[in-house]
Amino acid sequence: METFTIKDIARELNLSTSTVSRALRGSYEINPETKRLVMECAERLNYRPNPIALSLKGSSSRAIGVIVPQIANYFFSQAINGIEAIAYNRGYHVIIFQSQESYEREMANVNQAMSRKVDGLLISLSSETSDVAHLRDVIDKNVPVVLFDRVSAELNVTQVVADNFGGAFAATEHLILSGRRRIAHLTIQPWLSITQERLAGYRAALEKHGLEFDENLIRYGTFGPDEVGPMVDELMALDPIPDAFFTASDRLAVGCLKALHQRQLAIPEDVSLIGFTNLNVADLLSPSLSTVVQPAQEIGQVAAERLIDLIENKQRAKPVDTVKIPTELVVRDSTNFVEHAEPLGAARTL
Amino acid sequence: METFTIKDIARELNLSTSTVSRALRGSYEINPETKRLVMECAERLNYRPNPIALSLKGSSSRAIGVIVPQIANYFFSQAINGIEAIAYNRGYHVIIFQSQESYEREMANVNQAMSRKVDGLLISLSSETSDVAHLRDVIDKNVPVVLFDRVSAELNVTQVVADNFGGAFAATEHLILSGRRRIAHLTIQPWLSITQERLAGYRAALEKHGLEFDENLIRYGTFGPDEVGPMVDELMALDPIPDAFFTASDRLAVGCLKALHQRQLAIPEDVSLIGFTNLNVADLLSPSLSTVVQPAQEIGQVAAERLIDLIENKQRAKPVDTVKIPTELVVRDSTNFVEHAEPLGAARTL
DNA sequence: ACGCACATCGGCAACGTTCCCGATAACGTT
DNA sequence: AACGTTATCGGGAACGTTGCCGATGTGCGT
Repeated sequence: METFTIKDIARELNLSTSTVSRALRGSYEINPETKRLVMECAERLNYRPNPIALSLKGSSSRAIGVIVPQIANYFFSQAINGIEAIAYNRGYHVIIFQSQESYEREMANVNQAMSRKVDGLLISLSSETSDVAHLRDVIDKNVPVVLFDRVSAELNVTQVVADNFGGAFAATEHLILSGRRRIAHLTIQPWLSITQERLAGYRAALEKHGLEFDENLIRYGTFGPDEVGPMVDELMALDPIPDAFFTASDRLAVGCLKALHQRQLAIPEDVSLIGFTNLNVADLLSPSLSTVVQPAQEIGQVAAERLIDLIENKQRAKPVDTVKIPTELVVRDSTNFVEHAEPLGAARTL
Repeated sequence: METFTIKDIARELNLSTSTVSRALRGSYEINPETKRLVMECAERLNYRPNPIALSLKGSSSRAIGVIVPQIANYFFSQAINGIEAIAYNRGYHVIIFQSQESYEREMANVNQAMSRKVDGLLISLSSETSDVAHLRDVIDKNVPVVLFDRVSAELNVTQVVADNFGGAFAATEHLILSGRRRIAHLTIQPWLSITQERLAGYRAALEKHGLEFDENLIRYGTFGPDEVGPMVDELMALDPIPDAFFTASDRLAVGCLKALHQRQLAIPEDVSLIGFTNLNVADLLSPSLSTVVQPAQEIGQVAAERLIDLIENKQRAKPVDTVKIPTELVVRDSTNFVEHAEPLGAARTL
């Protein structure tokens, strides 16, 4: 099972490497008979073009770079799954980088991906990233880039996101319709696109139902360990206290659920809880967790498809735009609907 | 931010590329002064060696291939996380392949990894794989290979696994000590190493406590969708019926929990449930799930470390062996300990 | 018969890097 | 003074592939 090169074929058939090369890629200026011989010989030797040499030549490397903040994260691992599936079908390999939520590492990752001559870049920004100059460099070099999930409005490239506004609006409205009035929102860094969109959806739902927006009910996480407990404590010390939590990520939803359990707060009797997540065990949690489902895998697939379209068809691929993948509200026990919503402060019974 | 080559430095300093190359890698036969000039110029131009050219030259590609059955799987995504962390620290990139539990795709992945000239291969076998000739080819080519989790005794290479026997033994014994006598074992394909080891641990615990091994209580899954429900139905139709379930994977544990819920079986009153998993939400499930915890991330780290040791130090790296990472039994509500174990067949109350 | 177009193929350079070898000078040895 | 050493560097090939240009041969028109 050794590896044969174009030279071996040339030697075997007493041809030049050029001829073999052109025969292999079906050039018109090669005798059909010669072409047949070459093809057959290549088949016989199980010839496979050397992707490294092709990359060096400057053509395509048939690899795409994927940069995510964390692999061990329900959302990203499923997104990568979608990416890999599409890439495999279209003959590309996936080189994975983790930014670990660090701006420094993200820049390093971008440079490494470039020096590996990836044909395109799929990236979800780290939570530290506010300046996107490093990506602008890549785009200027004419390397296709598609952002997904954690995107940036400053870049004029295709972006693929969940319908964050719509999902947040639906979640918030659901809480309101089930009688909640003081809805806390636990989210992540405020400068991220997804944070802003979800916050906007949350505000819009409040406004629609005539509820006041209270900045005190918003808490911004920082991806640190065990940060959710203190946030919950702060919120529950408010007056009046919140009667619902809307969390913006997998990590926060799980952390919040754990923190509420530890503090002996009953869900949904004391507080409702709804997450913006991608957990496939949400219905098995205690209580089963209402969620806005993000189609992580589909986001990955769409992003990969758009990227490869750009790579293979730079001229007439679909125009740059922002693709919004719909989210879905799934109501479970953590936000049990209360038949007759009671006024704030009244005792709630179930 | 364009990319400079060794030639640019040579032209800049009126030197030959050879001299620059050797200066850069600190050859002794270069004038220290010249060396300084080259270094400084490289620094100034932000020179980065081209990994593609290095790969073509035949030296190292500083990339390792990772082949897993599925990325979107708690165990593997965490293992990959560990792998990537180590690889990054030691200056390697990770190219990921999914075999999708298919033998065909696994072989294709191996070939692709080879043609990408990875410096080493980390692989967890697909559930379809029984023949490992494709890996033997790789090993014969002197490319370092390390197996993890799903390993094969037929290959004389370093393997990194969880302590499957010990974990299964502990889980089974825990069930026995909490009064269970008819313990069903839901596991995966029987020819996989992890299946056999866990089954052996299960049997050993039964034997130690004088319980009979009953083949009827064992069910082998096939990674199909919704396969757990029928398995549970079959098991619960046995006479006498099982009073406990021990599952061998994340997927089976979650599927089993779901199936038991749907069938209105109370956990742990009707049946106990313990999983061999990597779920970090196990304590939030309903009921909280007792598990044997597999240190997925650590397995990935150790495997990556051993592989890179082999790559960089083929002669005197640690000898080939099988590294067993300890597992940990975590008891939660799904296997509540019953104070006075009652004889088989008697009514159980809680 | 001459030239010309066409068909078919080979030679060479190039991508960025390393390595083997040879070249040049300065210096010391006998 | 002739030669060998040593220090320092350049030239060229090689890794596998493609693309440009040129070479060769064949057949045709005039």
